[in-house]
Amino acid sequence: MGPTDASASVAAVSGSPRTREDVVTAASKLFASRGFHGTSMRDLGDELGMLGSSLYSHVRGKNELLVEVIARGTRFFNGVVAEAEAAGGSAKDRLRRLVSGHVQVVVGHIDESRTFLFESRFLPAADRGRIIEMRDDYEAAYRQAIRDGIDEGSFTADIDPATTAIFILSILNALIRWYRPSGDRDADAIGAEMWAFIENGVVRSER
Amino acid sequence: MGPTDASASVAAVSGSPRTREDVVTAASKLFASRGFHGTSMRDLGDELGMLGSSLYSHVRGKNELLVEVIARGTRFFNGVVAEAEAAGGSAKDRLRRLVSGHVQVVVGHIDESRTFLFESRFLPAADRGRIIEMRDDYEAAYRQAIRDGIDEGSFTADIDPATTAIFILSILNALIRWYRPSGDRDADAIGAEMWAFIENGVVRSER
DNA sequence: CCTACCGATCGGTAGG
DNA sequence: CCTACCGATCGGTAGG
Repeated sequence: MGPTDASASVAAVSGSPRTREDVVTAASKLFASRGFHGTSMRDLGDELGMLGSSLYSHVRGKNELLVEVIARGTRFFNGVVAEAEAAGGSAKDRLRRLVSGHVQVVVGHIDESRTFLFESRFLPAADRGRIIEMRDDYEAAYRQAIRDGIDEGSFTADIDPATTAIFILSILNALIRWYRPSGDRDADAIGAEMWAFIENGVVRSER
Repeated sequence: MGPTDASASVAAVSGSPRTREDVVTAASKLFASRGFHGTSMRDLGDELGMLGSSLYSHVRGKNELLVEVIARGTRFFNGVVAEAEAAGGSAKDRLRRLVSGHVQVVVGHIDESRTFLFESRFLPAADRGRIIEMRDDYEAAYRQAIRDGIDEGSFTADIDPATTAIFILSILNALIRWYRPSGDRDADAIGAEMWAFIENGVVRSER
């Protein structure tokens, strides 16, 4: 066992010092795969080629790392809403942009997305409120797009915007469970399949 | 602090001895709310009004409890598939039964459902394969119902059964995230809303 | 980023 | 189901 040990991570054999960013990235990877409570500071140190105790020169504690990883996730998802709203166009276009943007975030930042969705409940009480609020806002963007779509006549009036938003986000959030980078479909293809289902369901009697 | 402490669980003040069943039920509750790695044997003992070490007269270890809780979950979900297939009728009816049955399991057994979906990845390696296989079979029942529905002409031919099965199960599985027993909709109402969305999506141009 | 620790808590056992 | 433990591991700190 030593610096050339084959089981060591790539980071462990590279000589350059780690940054706070590196630590957060490694944390997002381990929190995503083993869970927050299933990851020890020593595990995290191993991943970075250092001791668990050395991490405390980069971060104040384990909880801070969880907050940081999840904050990253929220920034990505908030960015999608901002872009979709800035793009203008019809409510239908906006909803389609929300969907494809969400897929792109998950595909591009799978570890942060997984941690955000699976580990937020372990956030320190002081930070949990902020995250829940953000998630509510995110859902509200979907509700609004659906409401506007009904007003514009492109969506049927006999759906409930709140419930429909939950269903659409259910499909989107589940992507963190089944997405595999080795799969044959890219983000655009996945987004298109989701959109077809969201628009028409399984019956698709006509368009 | 003592046997009349208001913070103690009801179980703690009842004098009758606990059964293995009681232990598994308490485990499903704590695993669901705090996660497997976030629950200690002492936490579990508190919940049942006994010491953590006393649990070992009921179960061999913490892992065994996780296996047991998840096995319960699989029995419930497998039961839905068996009933839907036994009921006969059209593929559309079968799929509708799968959906409403799944909702009923989640609403009726929320802790087992949550543990099954969130904590299965922490199963001992020896049991994980069995559970993954079961989940594949479950998904296969959906795929088959969709395929049959296309053959029977009630579902459009331009959907992919595998992908559509994932989308439908995404909506169903997300229920463990947003369902609250205090909500105003019962299992039937939730199942009906889901079914409407699955059938027609947001456009619902005609029926 | 390491050395050398700390008190607390973990899953679990022996013996009753 | 309790008493009385065990070794291992946890998050974290002081000092360099």
